[in-house]
This record gives sequence, structure tokens and C-alpha cells, in this order.
Amino acid sequence: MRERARHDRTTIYDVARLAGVSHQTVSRVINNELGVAARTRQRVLDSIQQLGYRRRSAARSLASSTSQTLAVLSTGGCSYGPSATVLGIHRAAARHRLAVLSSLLERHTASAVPGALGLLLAEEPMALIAVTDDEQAAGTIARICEQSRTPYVLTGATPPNNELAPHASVRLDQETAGQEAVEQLLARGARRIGYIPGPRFSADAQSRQVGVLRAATQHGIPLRRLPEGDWTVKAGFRIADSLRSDEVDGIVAANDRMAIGAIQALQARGVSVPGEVQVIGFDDGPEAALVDPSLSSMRLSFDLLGVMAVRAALDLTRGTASDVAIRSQFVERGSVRTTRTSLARIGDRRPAAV
Amino acid sequence: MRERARHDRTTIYDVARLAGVSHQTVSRVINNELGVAARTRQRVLDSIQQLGYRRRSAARSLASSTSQTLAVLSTGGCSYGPSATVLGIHRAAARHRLAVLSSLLERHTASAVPGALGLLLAEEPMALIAVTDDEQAAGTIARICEQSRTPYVLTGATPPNNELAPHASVRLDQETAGQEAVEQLLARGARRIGYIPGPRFSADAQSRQVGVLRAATQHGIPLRRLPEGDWTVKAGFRIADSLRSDEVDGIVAANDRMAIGAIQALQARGVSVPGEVQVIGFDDGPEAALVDPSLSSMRLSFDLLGVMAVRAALDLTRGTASDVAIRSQFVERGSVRTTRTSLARIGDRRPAAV
DNA sequence: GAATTGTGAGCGCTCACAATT
DNA sequence: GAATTGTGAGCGCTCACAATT
Repeated sequence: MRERARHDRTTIYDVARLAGVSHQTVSRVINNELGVAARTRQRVLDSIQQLGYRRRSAARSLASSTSQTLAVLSTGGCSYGPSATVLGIHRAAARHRLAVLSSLLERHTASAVPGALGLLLAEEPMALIAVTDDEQAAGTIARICEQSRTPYVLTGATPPNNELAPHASVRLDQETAGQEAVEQLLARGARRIGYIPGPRFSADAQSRQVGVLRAATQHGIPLRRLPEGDWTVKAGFRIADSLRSDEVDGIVAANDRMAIGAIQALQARGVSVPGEVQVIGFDDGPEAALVDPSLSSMRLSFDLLGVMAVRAALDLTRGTASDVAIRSQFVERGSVRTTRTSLARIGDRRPAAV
Repeated sequence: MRERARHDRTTIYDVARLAGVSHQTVSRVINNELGVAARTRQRVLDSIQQLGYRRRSAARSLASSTSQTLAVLSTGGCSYGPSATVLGIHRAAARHRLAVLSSLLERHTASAVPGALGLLLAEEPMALIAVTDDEQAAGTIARICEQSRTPYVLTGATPPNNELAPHASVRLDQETAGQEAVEQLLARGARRIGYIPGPRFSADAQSRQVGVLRAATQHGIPLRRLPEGDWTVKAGFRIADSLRSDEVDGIVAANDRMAIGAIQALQARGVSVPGEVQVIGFDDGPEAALVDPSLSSMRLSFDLLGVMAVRAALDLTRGTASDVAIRSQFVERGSVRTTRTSLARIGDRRPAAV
């Protein structure tokens, strides 16, 4: 035998020796397999305890060609939605006793996606969950996963048509949310509605816009489409500031930040919110409740999105591909006027989902 | 040879055959080792490219008993500080081409720490970084890491005295930040300063308080210590609301949220901020700039904290233990009065760090 | 025959050393 | 002798099967 640094690590062989069984029996016990006599199992468990044995997952992965690891790639930095989604993924993964390997990138670092993905895939995760609303990044992720035959779940972006690797899509039903945002303003008496869209590259922004436009069409009201913003407060301010007085009596912004900026611009010009202009944002992030007036917003269940993404990933490994859309919820706050009439009639037209 | 499902996976042996070299030479190339002839290296690289070979990290870990993986355990949920720290860790890890295995828990889930840690340690990370300001959680983490001889880095909590496993501490210099917050108010004419502390279990809250109290003592001003809050806007509101009029002309709150709540309470009673009471928070999170008046805050470089934590973790694996404190920065906004006099004289007394 | 336990090879790398140029 | 390349065992598990109760 060669001279190799002898580690003091305990292996299943040590446990087996102490328990007086074979290594395979120990393997059966740590994998909770059936067909081990209760007494034997107990002896093995005692030995594990006594020696402080802990299974080496690298050895297991290598031998079984499977891992108990989920990979997560997010391009959302530390902004609220992506963070909450990633947190939901972790909660669900912990419940299934899966390890989570993650790579968090910031927006506009698409060039870093292949490198990050390579690092993740080297660990051979059972599946990869992409948390991104950047269509280009999602495309890159899908392509590389297809190449390496890694099952993947997209949250927020459009799934491709490829079929080399199993994949699924979990998303928030942003279209319906966009539609409801407009309908909430209509129900509150607004008739000249302006829409501040999010950036073109964002799938989220696109679907919200589709819903907004659809609502306007369906209800036969003109929609004032404002310039595209980049999600920031500053952009919301600038865009709302360019409006002529009286041009709108309601504003839907594609996210909370831009809605907050819009409110600030209106207030700076002495326009009352919600008296003269009502405003609704998207996300219902933590800042929505803090501003004055507090911001009404379409609440998107990012946490649930993460949980469903894990479920979809596990389904994939069992051969089932899912395509889930999660419903949003209107949160009424100070930036809109209260309404006495029930909105049920308008709201109920939406298709059920989840 | 037994019948075993033959995977189509390419290994270094496949690469070696194609390149006409031994598997060891391939290993040398993929590990960037010296002493491989340039021509040979190129042939191997070409073969890797051609076959789409990707190293299996499980095999590498098993054979070398080392991994290129960093484990991260956070108890901060998706709130700003912890998220930004975790993001910083990811940025730095990516730069070093390290995989990141993470477990994100929410506050008050201390009971989940051992389970989460077990899952992480099974992967045998080169080191673990704890992102928590919960002393109890940090204690548990330290104990378990010591047991399994895993190097660990604490961010935000106090390191223990154990010496079984190498460990380091990286933190934000919260004491100095607390001191400066008070001094900024003093420099702006405030003389009756109230302090809203964070929860007792939080190490962050404790160090901020130490600095605040020290500043008051040093400058010989009375400090009105208010009841302890739980970081929420609501707590800040409640605590500030319990103040008698004129009791304070300056408030330092242990975080932005509580500071925002305090401002709202004051404004609700018709007290002008910053006219009658000036307010300073901690964190400089995204909400600080959004409220009205915008909130002055002690900016803590969470991102840098994460980056330094990775550096400390790498140092640990080379046998160096570091203990780093990162300086904070005052961000002046609308919730304090402007001052014409330079603050350099008061500010300069602080010891240099990082 | 059913339930339980054991045997030995193999997963894909790295390590220590040997062999070749 | 220095630079480069090769050999075979071993890391700690699981797999497929065999052997035992």
C-alpha cells in the first residue's frame, strides 16, 4: 500500500466494524432502505452516533451518479423579488433535505452567466432553477442546460421549445396582475390612465404590459403609454414629471420603485395623490408600506414562486414537466381612493390558476 | 466486469485516449499544473473541447479530500443587510471560481440551524461563512463547526474562544458607527438625543448601542434610552409615539425601519422633521432614500462585508486567521439639518480600520 | 421461499511514485 | 540531471449480485 496521508475520517467501514455488520448494511441504514432487521439497524445507528459518522456526499454522488443538490442561478442581485424567490427555494429545499448550490449575479451581468453555470453544473445538481426575468440570460441558461442534459426550471422567463433536457416553467401570472391593476383604477373612477412600462429586456415587464393593454382594450378606455423606465425611483420620477397637468388621473407603474418616483414627481408639482391622480405599483415590496401616501400594489407571491419552483424541479426528476402560473393579489393602500362597490364582478373574469 | 448502466459521460480517460496521452496528463492540464509541454497541453485542451468534457467535482473532492466549495449559512431571510452580504460573498466567490453552497434561514428559526448545517457540512466545504447577528445561532454554528473541524467565518457575531477549528471574524464597525451617528446629531445642534435600540439578541444592536452610549458619555450629553424595538417600522412608530413633546430634539434608531417609523410618529403629531427633531437610522437600505423626508443613515458596507468574509475564509485555509472591522459612512439626507461647519474635527477622532 | 446480510467491483478523479525523453 | 509523461492504487460510497439465515 502506498503512503497516503491517513485521515482520521470515519467511513462506513469503521461504522460496520463497530456494529459487527458489513459496509453494505451500513449503507442500507443511512439510506433508510427497507429490509434491515430492527435490531441490526439500531446497532448501526448507535455506532454512527458513537463515532460521529457523517456521510460524504461526494462519495455518494460519485458512486450513484446522482446528487441531492439543487442549483440556483439568480440574476436579480439583492432586490426584493429575486431575493424572496431564492428564499422560498431554500425553504422548500430544506424541507426536502436537499442542498442548495447557488450563484447570485446582478442584473446586466449576462456575460457572467456561462461561467457561473459551469461552476454549478460541475457539481452535477439534480436540477437547476433559474431566477431571472432576463430573456437573454434565460436563453443562455436553457441552452447550456440542454447541452449537459441537466433538468431546469425557469421562473419568470419563457421556456424554449428544445427537448434535450426536461424543463419546466413556473411564473407569476403577471398578465392577469396587469389587467387587474388597470381594473382597480377603473373601479375607482380613473378614466385617463397612464402606464409606465419596465425595460424591454424583462419578461416580467412584457407580461405586465400585455395585461395592462388588454384591460384597456377590453374596457374601451384609452391608455397613455409612457416612456420605458429602468425600474428605478429616478426613472419613475422623470417619466411622471414629463406629463402635462391633467393628462392622467391614474398611473400604473411596472414596479413599486417607479410608482414611488411617480408619486414624488406628482407631489413635487402639487398634484394630490390619490385625490387627483391614483397610483398602483407592482411587487408589493417592503417599501410600499413606508412611503406617504402608502403605495397600492399588485402583490406577487415570490416566496410561493420559489416553493413551486422546487416542486417543479423535483417533478422533473420524476419525469413530469409542469407549467404553473401563480395568481397575484391587489393590496389596497393610500395611493388609491377607496371604493364602496365590490370589485368581484370585474375581478372574477380572470381565469383560475394555481 | 459487472453489468452496470454505461453512462455516456466523458471522463478524463476519454479525453486522454483522444489526445494520445495518459489520464494523469489530462488531470495536470485541467488543474493548470506546471510541467506540461505546451503542445501536449493544447492537444488535451482540444480534446476536452471536442468531447465537451466537464470535470466531475464529486470525483475530485473524493480523491483529493478537498473541495472548491464555500458554504454560507444566513439567518437574515431576505432583508437588505443579509441579502447584500450574501451577494457580496457570491461576487467574491465567483472571482475565485469557488462554488457556493448556501442555506438561507429566516430570523427566529434558530432551531433549524443544526439541520441546515448538517446538510452543508455533508458536502465538506472548504470553509463555512455564517451571516447572522444572532449570538445564539452563531454559538451553535461555531460549536458544530468545531466538532467537524470545519474552518468558519463569523460575520456580525462574536467569535468564540475554542481552538479546534480555525475561525475568523469579519464585522462592520458598528460601535464607531453608533458613535458617529450621535456626533452627527450633536454637530447639527441636537442636545436632547433619544436612542431606539434594537433587540437584545442581536449582536449588531448591542455594538451600535455601545457606540451610541460612548459618544454620549464622551461629549457629556444626557442620552434618553428608549424601549427596545424589534427592527420594524411599527416598533419605531410606537416607541417614538410614547415620547412627550419636546422630550428630544434628535433620535438615533438602531436601523432604518425603526427610524422611518419614528419619523412617521413624529409627523403624525405635527412635529417637524428635521425642524424640531432630527433623525438618523442605520443600514442605509433602499428605503432610506424613498421616504419623506429622506432618511439620513449610517451606511454599512454589507457588500464589502461579504467580500472580506470570503477573503477571510480563504486565509483560513492557508492558516491565517483574520479579525476585520469595516468602517461605516454617514449619508446625509433630509431627516437632519444641514451644517455649515466641517465635521472633520469630531470625525477624525475615530481609530482607523480597514 | 422470503427475509436479511455480505462480497467485490466500479464511479472519476488525485496522489505518490516510476519511467521515459 | 532536468523536463515531461505514465502507472496503478485509493478516496468512500453504491450497485449488482451472491450467500446466508
